Amino acid sequence: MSVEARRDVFQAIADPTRRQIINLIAYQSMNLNAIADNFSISRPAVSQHIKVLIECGMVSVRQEGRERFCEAKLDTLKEVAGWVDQYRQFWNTQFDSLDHYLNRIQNNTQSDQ
Amino acid sequence: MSVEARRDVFQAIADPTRRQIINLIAYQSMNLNAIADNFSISRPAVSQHIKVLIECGMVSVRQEGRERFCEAKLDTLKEVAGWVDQYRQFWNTQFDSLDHYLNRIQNNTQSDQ
DNA sequence: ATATTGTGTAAGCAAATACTTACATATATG
DNA sequence: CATATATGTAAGTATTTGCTTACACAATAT
Repeated sequence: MSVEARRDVFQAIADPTRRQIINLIAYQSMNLNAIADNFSISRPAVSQHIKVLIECGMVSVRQEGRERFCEAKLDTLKEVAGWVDQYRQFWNTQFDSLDHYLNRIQNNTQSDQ
Repeated sequence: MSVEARRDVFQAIADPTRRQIINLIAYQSMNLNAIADNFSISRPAVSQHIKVLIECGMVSVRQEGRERFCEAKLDTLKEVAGWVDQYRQFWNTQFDSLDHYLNRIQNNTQSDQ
C-alpha cells in the first residue's frame, strides 16, 4: 500500500484479500481484529487493506469505544457493475436468466402457480 | 508488466488503459497498431497491456498476414459480474427490483393468483 | 534483394504494492 | 495508576507494475 493510493474501486477489488474482506463484512460490521483473525497476514497488513477500501468508498468506519467497526458500502460497486453490464449481452448468466425466469413466471401465473 | 503476470481478470481490469482497450475492441477486432493509435503511450506499452489481457483470457488474437487482430472475449467478465452480482441487492437497479418483484410474486401465488 | 510495415520482446527504471516489525496512542479494566 | 486491548502508522523491503528505448523478425511492397 502506498501513501498515495489510487482510490479507485477497480484497483481496490483487484486484490483478492480485499475482496475477501468485503465478502466478510458484507452482511455484518466487524472490527479490525475480528477481520484480521480470518487472514494469515499480519494485523497491520489488514489495516492497510482496509485503508484502501475506505479511501475508495467501499468501507466506512463506526467508532465504538476503542473498537472501530468496518461496514461495507457495497453500492460503491455500482461503478464496476456499470462497466461490466455494458457487456452482459456477450454471455448468459444469472442476470439474464433471472430476467427469463421472471418472464416465465409472469406467463405462467395464471395457469400453474 | 512483469514476466510472471497474475493472469487474473480483476487485476487485468484494474488498469484504466486496459479497460479502454477492452471498450475499444468490444464490438470490432482491431490490430495492435490501430489500438495503439488511440493512446498516447508507446506501441510496446500497448502490446504489453494486451499481453496481460490475453493471459487472463479477455482477448484472443487472430493472425492475418503480418497483422494480429485482437478480439475481446467479454464472457470472461462473468467472473467479475458473478462477484459483483452478490451485492446488487445493496443498491437500487433493475436487478434489485426484479428480485423483489420475483419474491413478491412467489409469496402471493397461493392467495391471489 | 531491399525497404517498409506490423509486432514481440528484452533491458532498464521509477513508482506502486503488499508485506513485515516496531512503535505510538487512545480506551477500557483491575 | 498500571495493564491490557484495539488500532493507526512509520520505516524497511522484496516484488510487481507500467513505461520507455532498442532491437529482432516475419510478411509485404517496391
